Amino acid sequence: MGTKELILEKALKLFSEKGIKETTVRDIAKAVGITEGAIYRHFESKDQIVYDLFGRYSEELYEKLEKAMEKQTDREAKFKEAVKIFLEFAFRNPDAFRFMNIFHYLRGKEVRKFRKIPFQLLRDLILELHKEGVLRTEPEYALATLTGTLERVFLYKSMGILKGSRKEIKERTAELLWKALAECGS
Amino acid sequence: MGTKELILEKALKLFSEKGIKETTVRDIAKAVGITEGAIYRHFESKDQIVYDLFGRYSEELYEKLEKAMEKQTDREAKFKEAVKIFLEFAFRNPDAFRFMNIFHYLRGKEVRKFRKIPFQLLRDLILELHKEGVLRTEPEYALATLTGTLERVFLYKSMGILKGSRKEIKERTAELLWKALAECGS
Amino acid sequence: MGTKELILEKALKLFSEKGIKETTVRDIAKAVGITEGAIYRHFESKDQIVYDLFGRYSEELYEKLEKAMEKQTDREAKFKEAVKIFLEFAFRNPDAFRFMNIFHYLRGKEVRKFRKIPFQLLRDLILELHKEGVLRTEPEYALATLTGTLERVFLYKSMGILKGSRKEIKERTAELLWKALAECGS
Amino acid sequence: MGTKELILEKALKLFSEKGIKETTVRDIAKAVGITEGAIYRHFESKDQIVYDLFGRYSEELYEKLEKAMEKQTDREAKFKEAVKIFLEFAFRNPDAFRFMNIFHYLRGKEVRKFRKIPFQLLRDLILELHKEGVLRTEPEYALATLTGTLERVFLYKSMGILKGSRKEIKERTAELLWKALAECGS
DNA sequence: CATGAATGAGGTTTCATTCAT
DNA sequence: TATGAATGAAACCTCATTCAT
Repeated sequence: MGTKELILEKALKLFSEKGIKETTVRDIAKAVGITEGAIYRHFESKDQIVYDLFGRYSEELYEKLEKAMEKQTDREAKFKEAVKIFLEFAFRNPDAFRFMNIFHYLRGKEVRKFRKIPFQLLRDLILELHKEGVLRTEPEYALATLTGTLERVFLYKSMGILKGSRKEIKERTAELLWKALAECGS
Repeated sequence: MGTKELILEKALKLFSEKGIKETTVRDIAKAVGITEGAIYRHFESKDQIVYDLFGRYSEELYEKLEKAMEKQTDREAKFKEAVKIFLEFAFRNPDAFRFMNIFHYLRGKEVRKFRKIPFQLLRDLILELHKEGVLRTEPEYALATLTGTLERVFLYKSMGILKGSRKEIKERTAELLWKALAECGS
Repeated sequence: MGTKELILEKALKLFSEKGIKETTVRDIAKAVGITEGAIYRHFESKDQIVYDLFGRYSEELYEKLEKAMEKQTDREAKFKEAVKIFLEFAFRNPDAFRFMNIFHYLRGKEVRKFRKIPFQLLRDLILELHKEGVLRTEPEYALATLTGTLERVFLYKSMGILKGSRKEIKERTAELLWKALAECGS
Repeated sequence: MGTKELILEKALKLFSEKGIKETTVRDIAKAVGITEGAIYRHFESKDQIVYDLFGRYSEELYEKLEKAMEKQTDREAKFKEAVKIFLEFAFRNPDAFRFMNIFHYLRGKEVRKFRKIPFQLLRDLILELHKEGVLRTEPEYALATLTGTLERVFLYKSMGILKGSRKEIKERTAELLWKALAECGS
């Protein structure tokens, strides 16, 4: 792996563990095994690393969700597939997922600078399902339940509160959310 | 209001807007209208302000939840009351609620130092309802949906995504979660 | 005891234990049982406390030495009496003695502002004895041995290295120094 | 000379002239010709500079004394050599010697953290000579006279009170102390 | 006389960034 | 590309002193 990739990888891990401001350029350099100055051969600034990471993983999740949803024609399958893809990404890239949440939390306003925000896709999905009458819960509430539950499922899994294989968790969560929002909606 | 209370108030606002590390003691002092040194007559350190705030609001929400739940004997009423009290607190103290989330996110390990963590009460409630057979969804998933939805409902309300009066939102959320977790559980 | 005296007493203790710069006005106020501001009712500044203390104890020792030496006509008795008075003062006022040494060490140049420096008397004594042929050691060396030994005897006594009653120590030290400098001098 | 050595050298000078607390990191940086921040690339903290200096010079004097004393078999020569080595060190490293005294005075409790304290060697020497009957003065008093005189001889020399070449002073002091403690002891 | 909040200067330390090598 | 010393701004904190009460 190139040094640049290594920097991104180590920075991501540190950002997700300690926070962005709490991670110094020196921390990153030490984790990579180079010195501080060398970081600046690859990135203009610390913030550039942050932006690169956020943009890269946002886009990756966005495209995975987009691709997966395109394949499905059935509404239920589409919804459940979105949930699974989302959790699959979080389980596979826990540091990235945590980092993205931190970025959203503390620097939410800067999110606008990016295109391909996964949240947009989930919102569109919910709106679409609602328009088609499949999802009778108001879309704003549905969105809150969907995104909130997804984030917490990831969190509780990484904290060891939620047991079970990834597959089981993904399927159970998809099932639960579908029931809650579509079948049970009022 | 005393200077100490003013410091806590302004610090809370800044922490919730910019993050903890991102807020300097000077920022707080300026917001209060005093100099940095004066802060230290009231608090030993910046961290002490953070701890005071987290402890204070954790406890407040904890006790409100506890008191409200004690009053209810009916399972459904108890659950819904918990949801409403929780959201009521978040709506009334948006800075505190945001701040508590930030603290949990970035300094989760330090949460152990505190007693009276609202999360504990919600977990106990879920476990109790589950034991009594009211809540057929597995408790870990139910907890994820409950806490995740609550946080997002607050977030979307403060972002303007969720419209409606506080009362409407609280009741709708309570209804929705009860349906999702109790009536609809599988 | 008046507040002013109490301030001097507590300040002396703290200065001798921790050093002058290392002792804060707040430390002193706390030890006295008043607040910082009150100190300034009695002293213009922290430095004024330092000066008062140095002046006061310098003068006290100076006058004790002077008075005692005036009484003696015999050379040997005069020398030994000086040693004993000196040690007696140090044993009775260990904080003052330590403080004076610290002041000499770190702010030696300011000593010139004071009259009645005990060191002057010891030097005069040595010079006088030397002029009279009693003390054949060169006066500069004799002075070094005299003052150095006195300081160390005090130090080792307060550290518990030197055992024995004050009386024994005073007499033994006087004897030893007289032998070393007068009888044994070369 | 490397920056690290330069920092140690300038810090030593300032510490010995003004005291440790009285010397700021900025003072040191200015003396070296760099900025404050640069100090911290070489030392973790100001205190680390203090410890490095004390450890370094303690050890140096310790080892010089040890080596010199090992060579001598004759009791008198051994004692006198110790005196001379000690003064030689003080004359050659006046800043270090003053600094070590200040450290002992104000932070004596921290001395325990160091091994190879020259004082230990002098104490052992005195005890040994006493056990062998060469030194009839009680060892505690002998130690007081020895260490006190050495310190004062250095002090008076640097103040210009004691005239003469280093060699003369060293020999005279060794002679004087030997007479006082060994030949003259009672 | 005393309080204690506040000031303001200055202390130690941190850190993103630059730059000569 | 990389090093690592250095900068400079700014962070947190301390403390002698002042002042309204």
